[in-house]
Amino acid sequence: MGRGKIEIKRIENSTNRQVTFSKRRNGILKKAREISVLCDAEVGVVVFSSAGKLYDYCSPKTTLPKILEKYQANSGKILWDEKHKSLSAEIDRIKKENDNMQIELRHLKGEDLTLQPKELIAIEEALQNGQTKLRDKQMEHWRMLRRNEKMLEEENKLLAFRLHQQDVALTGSMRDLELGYHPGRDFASQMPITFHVQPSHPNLQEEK
Amino acid sequence: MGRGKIEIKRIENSTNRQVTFSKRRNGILKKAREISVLCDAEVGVVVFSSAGKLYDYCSPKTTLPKILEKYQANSGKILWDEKHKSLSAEIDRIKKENDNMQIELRHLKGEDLTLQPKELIAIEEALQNGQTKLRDKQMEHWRMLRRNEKMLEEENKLLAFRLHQQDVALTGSMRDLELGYHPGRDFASQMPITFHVQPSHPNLQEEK
DNA sequence: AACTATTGATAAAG
DNA sequence: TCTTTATCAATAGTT
Repeated sequence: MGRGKIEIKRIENSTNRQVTFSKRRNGILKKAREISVLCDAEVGVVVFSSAGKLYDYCSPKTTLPKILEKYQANSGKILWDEKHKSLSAEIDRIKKENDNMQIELRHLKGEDLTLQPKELIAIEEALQNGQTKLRDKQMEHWRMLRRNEKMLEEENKLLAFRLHQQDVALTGSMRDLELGYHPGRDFASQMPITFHVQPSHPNLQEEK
Repeated sequence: MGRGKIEIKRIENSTNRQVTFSKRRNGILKKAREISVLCDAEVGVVVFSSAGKLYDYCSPKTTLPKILEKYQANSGKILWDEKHKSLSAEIDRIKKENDNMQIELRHLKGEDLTLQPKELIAIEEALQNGQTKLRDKQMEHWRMLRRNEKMLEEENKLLAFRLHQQDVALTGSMRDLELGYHPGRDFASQMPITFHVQPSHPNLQEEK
């Protein structure tokens, strides 16, 4: 199909080869488009020129990934070696890590029936250790609570004392008032309690 | 290129469509082969008929996976989205599982500094639980060991006793021999010890 | 499938 | 590269 027949073998003339490539590439992509429309076929074409430039075609209503997935399912060949392998390897690695932790957890929970005496001792130590640390933490909490309790108690005492004082003062005033006795008011003793109380226990911070 | 021009649109007649597919498919694959030879190009073609049958071509000296890898590198498109995604999702899932276990382990080991009192109590219970179960297991082991010990002791006593008996018998025989006294040999008392001892403590099975 | 008239693709030239 | 054009190749419709 041209001014002369040509043998199907590598075109040695570089310019010529490039021209032919360009023409035939267009031809193939057009044919691909046509068959996909005419015959309702899924078509994927990938072409690299000898210079490494990429051209491709994919029939409408699909994508190269889909076509290639179908290709893989159909041919049994595996196309995605590298990425695929590395991901699979990571999955294996994490799963192993997972299993190990699961075993350790079962050990600590005393759920493994296949343990040896030596292992039991090691695990018991780990448990003891954890418990010690936990108790330390609980003790710390407890101490804080006690500290706050004491502070509250003392504040309580102080408040009670002041209340009593005020009560006494008021009663005195009342009596004085009843008896018509007014020796100059003691304002301080009549102030509302709130003004006497200091901002208290700033350390009391119980987490929610 | 045929007895008449045709529109490029889906061929409704099924038989016709199938025939055309067959012809044009051959055409494309031939063109692909030709361009790869003539122009030294890498070509990959994948075609699925509407019936789902697969046809493909790949230029010599390469493979579809290689071409597709090159395609991906060149186009930046990711061809293996689906598989890729599902693998990535699984990795995420397992990693989450992993993290949870790691947290639980840290809790049990008393290494988490951010715990609340209520949580501490729950963990302490879990530890106590594990410890109880461990102790049960250790106790069981210990009992078994004690049992075996006792059996060994008794066996020991028996052996010592028999040895003594034999010793006495032998000494007697010797003296008899020295004194020229031979009242008929007691063969049983001269048998090697092994024949007297029963197959013992079949329950003693210490794991390796 | 095979045939063949016709269109389509393209090699070589401009 | 793009266009032209002579020629060959592909294929639509038919058998």
